[in-house]
Amino acid sequence: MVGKLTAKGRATRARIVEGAAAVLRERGVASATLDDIMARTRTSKSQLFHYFPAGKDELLLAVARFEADQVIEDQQPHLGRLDSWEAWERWRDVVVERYEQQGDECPLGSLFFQIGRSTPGARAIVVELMRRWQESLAAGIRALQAAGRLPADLDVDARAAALLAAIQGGVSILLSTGRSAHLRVALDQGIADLRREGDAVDRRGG
Amino acid sequence: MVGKLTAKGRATRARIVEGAAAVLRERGVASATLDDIMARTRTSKSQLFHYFPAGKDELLLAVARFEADQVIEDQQPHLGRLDSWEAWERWRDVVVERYEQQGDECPLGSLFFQIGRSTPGARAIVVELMRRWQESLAAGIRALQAAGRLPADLDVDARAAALLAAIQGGVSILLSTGRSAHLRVALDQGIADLRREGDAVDRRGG
DNA sequence: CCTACGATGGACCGCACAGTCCATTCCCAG
DNA sequence: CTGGGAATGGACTGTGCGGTCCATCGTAGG
Repeated sequence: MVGKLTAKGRATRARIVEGAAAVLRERGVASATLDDIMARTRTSKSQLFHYFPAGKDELLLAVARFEADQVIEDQQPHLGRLDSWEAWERWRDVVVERYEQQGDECPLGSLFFQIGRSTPGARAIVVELMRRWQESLAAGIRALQAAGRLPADLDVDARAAALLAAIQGGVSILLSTGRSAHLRVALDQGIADLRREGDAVDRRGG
Repeated sequence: MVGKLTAKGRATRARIVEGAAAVLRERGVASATLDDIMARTRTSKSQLFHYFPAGKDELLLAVARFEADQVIEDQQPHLGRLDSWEAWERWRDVVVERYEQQGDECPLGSLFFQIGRSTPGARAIVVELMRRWQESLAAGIRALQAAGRLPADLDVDARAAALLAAIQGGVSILLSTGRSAHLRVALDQGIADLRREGDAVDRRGG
């Protein structure tokens, strides 16, 4: 479809995706129209269909990819460097702050519900996001193991999975109720559990 | 609006809500139309607007209420009687099974995104559901305290909140990926944490 | 057995919005 | 500088679908 894109074309395409993402956040996926996106991005119908020949769904998919990347990016550099308890705490703060600021908007969730399980690409994006996210958490736990702050026989994947679930649940409740208390509690408790394992190491190791 | 409903009328209204719920689950909220609901429930346009004068939004709201009640109901009688570790385990199994069976459908989540934050009633339904859910968990924890299986100084609300977040996160990931592993891990770990607190009591209490 | 009102049927309307088409302009390669 | 494809503008179309309206039927209550 888009094999030939000049520099200008690439810029326009990017402008459309980013503008569409903004519109979807503001208006909500359900009520955002192509006209809204055109107005926001100063483009015409033909441009939209030029860069996304398959129409709205293809555009939404591109926005979903954009938002998924954003999720990971917004947690950097902390998420990629969880090699001390201080780093974990900083990361926690970033996550809480990011989602408190985002408030009750969930662009990715909305997009997922809109595009639906029908499209194969949609699920792949979320699955990949979850995989990357959990893998980063697992890497952080392993880093602590390597530093001797956590026991070597810890079930890393289970811990990472539970942490990811804690975050998702907290965010989910934040979206529903507007209160971030659950996100904080869930994250705090998850990290506290980890530290407790570390304390065991400290006691054993002297 | 609906002050006067004969027995027949009430039956029809209920049939519409239940049928609409089924259609929304199958087709997805985004692509389900009033015509679909009419076909499924063997009703006419005028009936839909007779029982839901404000139109589709009002109907969706009614379905949301229905689904929210369903969520709690599906966990009974276990959720209302979490007074032993065995009861907690049984409840866990019911939750996992229920959501595994539901698969990647999330009627309530979809409805929430569709109706949106604009409507005040929508959020209230979810907030109330979360409140009831967490309160039941808290009651279960208090029952264990009363039975001497958990320490009296446990932060009941924080535990209940974290458990609720664990469930929500697990379900959320199940919806996204189709895998229930996170839900299982999160629930198991949450309950295991609780039991660990109980073990402390046992050691102290003899 | 009426009669008033609720329950039902279904034709009809209007519009919002995705998607099409062609004309025009821009810009790089040769 | 020139030809051609990419980029853009914008009018136009088709229709799906929510919502309105009125006519008819069923029935509970007197």
